[in-house]
Amino acid sequence: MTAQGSLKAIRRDGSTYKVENGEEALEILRHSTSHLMALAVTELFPGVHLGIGPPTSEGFYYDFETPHRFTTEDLAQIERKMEELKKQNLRFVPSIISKAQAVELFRKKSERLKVELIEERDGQVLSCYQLGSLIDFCTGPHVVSTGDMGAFKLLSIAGSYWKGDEYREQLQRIYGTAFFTEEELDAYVARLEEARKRDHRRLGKELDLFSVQDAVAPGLIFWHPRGAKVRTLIEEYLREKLESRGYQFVYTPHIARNVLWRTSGHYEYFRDNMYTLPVEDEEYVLKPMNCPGHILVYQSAKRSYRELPVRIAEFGTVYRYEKSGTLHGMLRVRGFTQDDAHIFCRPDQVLDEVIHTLDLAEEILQSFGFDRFKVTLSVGDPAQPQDYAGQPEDWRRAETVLAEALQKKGWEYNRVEGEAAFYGPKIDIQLIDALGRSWQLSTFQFDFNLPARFKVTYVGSDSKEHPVVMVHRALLGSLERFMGVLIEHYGGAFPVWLAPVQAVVVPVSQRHHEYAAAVEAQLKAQAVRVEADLRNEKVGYKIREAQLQKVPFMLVVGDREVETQTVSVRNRLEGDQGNMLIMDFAQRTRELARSKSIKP
RNA sequence: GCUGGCGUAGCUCAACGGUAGAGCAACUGAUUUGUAAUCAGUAGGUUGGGGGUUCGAUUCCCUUCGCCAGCUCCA
Repeated sequence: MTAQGSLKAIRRDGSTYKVENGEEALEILRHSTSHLMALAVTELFPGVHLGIGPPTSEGFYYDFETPHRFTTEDLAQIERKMEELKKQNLRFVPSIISKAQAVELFRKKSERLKVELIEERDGQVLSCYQLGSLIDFCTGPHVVSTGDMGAFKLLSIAGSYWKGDEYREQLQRIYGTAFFTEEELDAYVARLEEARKRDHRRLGKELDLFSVQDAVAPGLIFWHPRGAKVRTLIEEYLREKLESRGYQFVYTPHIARNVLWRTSGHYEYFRDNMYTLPVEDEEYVLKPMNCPGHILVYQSAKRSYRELPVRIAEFGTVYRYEKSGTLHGMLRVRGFTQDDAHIFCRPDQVLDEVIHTLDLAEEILQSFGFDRFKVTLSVGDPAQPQDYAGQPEDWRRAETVLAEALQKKGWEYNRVEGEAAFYGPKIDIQLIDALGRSWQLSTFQFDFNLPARFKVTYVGSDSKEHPVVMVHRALLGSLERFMGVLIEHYGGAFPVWLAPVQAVVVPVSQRHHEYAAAVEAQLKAQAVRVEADLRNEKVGYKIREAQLQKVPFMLVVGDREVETQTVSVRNRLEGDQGNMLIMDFAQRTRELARSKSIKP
């Protein structure tokens, strides 16, 4: 969403200027609204102390320190107060002050968190903005007057740690959002509502796709028959694609002696996330990753330079302990299946492998209806070389390869320092869904750690052993998370090729049941996923149910259809499509599935 | 894990500390239906678990498990 709009802003030196860039103007508007909220809160709840109150991509928040617990009733009251203050056309009054003055000022006001912030600042010249009775330590810029503000709404209350540090005090955060106009605010609220309706947890229940049995298995997914069907279709598609691209599928055990995980380093660095179990007098580990297993498969024989690259793939189910508060439907779980693969290759093959993988990721994500991506190249922090495994020159070479591959693909990307894994630089692809939200799924990562620890090599043409280059890649990430994203992207209305049920046969009355069953049998024989609805209900009832279940086609059969050996096709989007021969419908459906058409 | 909110029938939700209800779903019967809900009846609950206060607890308190909104974390 690109913001349109402009406003007049006031800098901390008191000069004013016109902000034409919509994004920038919106950010100033929201930042100013957060100050207005802070003013309202301090007036309504004397004794509240201030944390910070920045704008965010969706709105703004302000953190407060107070023994009072904010409630939703308080939000309404604060909102009313904000409206009242806004009407008073209060001006934002900036002032430049010295660090010493600032410390003095906020110490007097007992704003100890502000004092802490100020004392950390390097510069000696700081600034404040005064709005009504509220003086805030702030660089600005702000709108000139509260009268210039737009539409706003307070959204939620949450705890937050001071400076995001879980060992520091916990504050209360109030979230809100602001826009230039009421219409934009309404559209945003409508979008929140749409996202709520598409929530995969809700749709998962309504469409009977999966469940989480909270009482016995928090954070673990039970795939119901329909969800499992979708998953099977995804897996079959991927398997076929990968095998045709030279990947070899394996299965590796879910548990292994902890020595494997000591060798890999996970026991040392990933221990907090691992489940362990005693077996006789030893300890076994439930695998949190597939890499060591794939390395063992690779190392089961001496590998010649001639057979590289070796691409080992697995729909590998891993388990990781995640803190209870982080679990979220299918998107954040404790057990999940990665569409994982490890590529073992020679240094001269890496570039082709990266390009090959990016091509594959692009093709596969597009098949699922995602055509907008953001790409990130994450590299190490050059100031902290000790945090990373491998040699600096390995890192430089790897980055060059990744950047070259991206260039050859013609993709724009963000280079982010310090975001790499400790074991190697990586490319991440975030996809953007139907509601404009981004999800990080595909990843392509160099690994300088495991090959060294396991001494993974190949025999070169010189008949000597050489270290292998290992890359880890996942295209969908995990099937659980991908399924969750897919459900929300389609709002539960899967395209024909993924729909667990592609068509429902709806007989008009009981005397058409026999024909309906015959239609079902014929279509099944043609590989159409079809169910005949033979319940004692009226046509409208069954149509409604099939619509709500988001089945792509409903096939109504009565006297006319029996007579002509046809079905009356109803499309979930466009309604009644008229009659069609059974075989024609089968062929059309198969074609829609084969082409992975997004409609209907 | 932390802060706050929440946990009642398969689902969505009611019930001033005083006999736990409704709609949908399920089941039974009637109806034989032409493109988004046919009618009637029946059954369904240790109110997440455990403990406490009380004559009496879905309601108040403690504890535990889980969920939700965030925070933190997420190779």
